[in-house]
Amino acid sequence: MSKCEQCIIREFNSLKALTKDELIRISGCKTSKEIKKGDVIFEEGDTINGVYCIKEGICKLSKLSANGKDQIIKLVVKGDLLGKNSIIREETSNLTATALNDMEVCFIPKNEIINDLKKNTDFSLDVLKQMAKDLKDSDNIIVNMAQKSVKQRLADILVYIHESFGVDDDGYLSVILSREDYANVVGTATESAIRILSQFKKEDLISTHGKQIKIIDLNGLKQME
Amino acid sequence: MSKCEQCIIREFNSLKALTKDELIRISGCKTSKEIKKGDVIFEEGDTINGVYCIKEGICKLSKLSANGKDQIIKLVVKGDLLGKNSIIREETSNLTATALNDMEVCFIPKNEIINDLKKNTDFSLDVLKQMAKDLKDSDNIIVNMAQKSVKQRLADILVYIHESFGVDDDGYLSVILSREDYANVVGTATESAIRILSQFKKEDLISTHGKQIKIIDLNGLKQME
DNA sequence: AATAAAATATGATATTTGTCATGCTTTTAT
DNA sequence: ATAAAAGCATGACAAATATCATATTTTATT
Repeated sequence: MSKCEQCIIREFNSLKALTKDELIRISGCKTSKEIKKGDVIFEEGDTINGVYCIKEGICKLSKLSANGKDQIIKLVVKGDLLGKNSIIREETSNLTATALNDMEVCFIPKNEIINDLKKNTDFSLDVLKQMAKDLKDSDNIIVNMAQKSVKQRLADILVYIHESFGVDDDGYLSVILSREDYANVVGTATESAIRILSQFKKEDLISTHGKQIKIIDLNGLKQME
Repeated sequence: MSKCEQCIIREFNSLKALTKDELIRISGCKTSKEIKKGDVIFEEGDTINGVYCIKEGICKLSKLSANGKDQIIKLVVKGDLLGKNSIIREETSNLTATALNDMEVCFIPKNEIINDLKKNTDFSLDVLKQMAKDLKDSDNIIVNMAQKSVKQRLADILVYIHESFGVDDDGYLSVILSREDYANVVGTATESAIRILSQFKKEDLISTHGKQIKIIDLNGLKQME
């Protein structure tokens, strides 16, 4: 099993603030897991007993709304520490995490994290900073949900995925979402998402091949009104 | 000037985790401020040099959107520590804070807070917990913005204000927002907010007297569809 | 390879929400 | 006290989005 103190992933998250000794201790009690595309990592209401350090793959965080739709709140990627909010709140998870492709994660027991938060101020300050950043991101999402049209929000998420996760060898977005997922990110009906993607295709902003989407006119999408 | 170590407000926020000595130190460098209704405490883009501990009054946190509307993200009340996110992020504020009624606040310089975050783990853990809770709240707001109708969101905010801030002697909501503010909370056009409030009035869910709103049928508002 | 199931696509229509116009009421300033 | 400004209210209409129906394509299963 790989060792935390040698793992490069930690540079992407708050674990980088831990000392070598602390990392060795965590290395000793962590467990590696492989998660298959489509698998649910944890569900709304689950008690989470640790955090998942994501080494590879992407998952969605979603929440069931009163009308039965599964709103996607966030895409979580390599380097993120999944589940830390529930751990810190000492409550069950308010979100469901589902793998969007095959993932490789390390599970670190809750007590280890809490222990380090109490003992290592560099670590807790870094977590604090990360959460403050997440809150700012949430503010922006709220404003966009409230003020932008579905078309703009859909253009936004395409640009976001393009810029954050890149494209494969053929130029297609490397994160593949179903049309329903796109609808659940922007908060609209699946048919509306499909319709608008078709429109984008007609306007030569994107091209598609099955579920795969290629962005043709990035600036056009950015300037969507 | 009042002393932090004797101030009861700190029980409402993370400052309760500070030691007596730390509170005395903060007491020595804080400044009390009176803020008039309508005054802007800080604006989007401002550098904030400390946090505001709110002793009395309510303010709104808003963010200007691309279409020129001022989306209200949150109402901030007695006990809240305003500005801590910007301080922690070490960036300028992403939000504008505007007093909704006359306020009394204590301004605590940034360095004092940062110092305590580094030295006192009880304090930093409590701040962490508060921010994790804020993030959960944001998740809920995002889901509601995405999935609920304007009518439902407007009913929600009325219920929220009723339950969080209570009513005056005549039964009117003690927080008074303009119709435009209501529109900017739920993310709709001012006319739409006015129209829906009129409709609520016709359906005997609320009654109004100028800007004042009285909730008549709380359950009716809660069950809005 | 054939079939069933799921996902995508699109039309028709209903509902929700936004925009513009206009009048009324309350508040503010002189 | 009065004029001006701001805020509230409502109608008419336009635009955006949801819903329901149905066809087609893609993916999964046997």
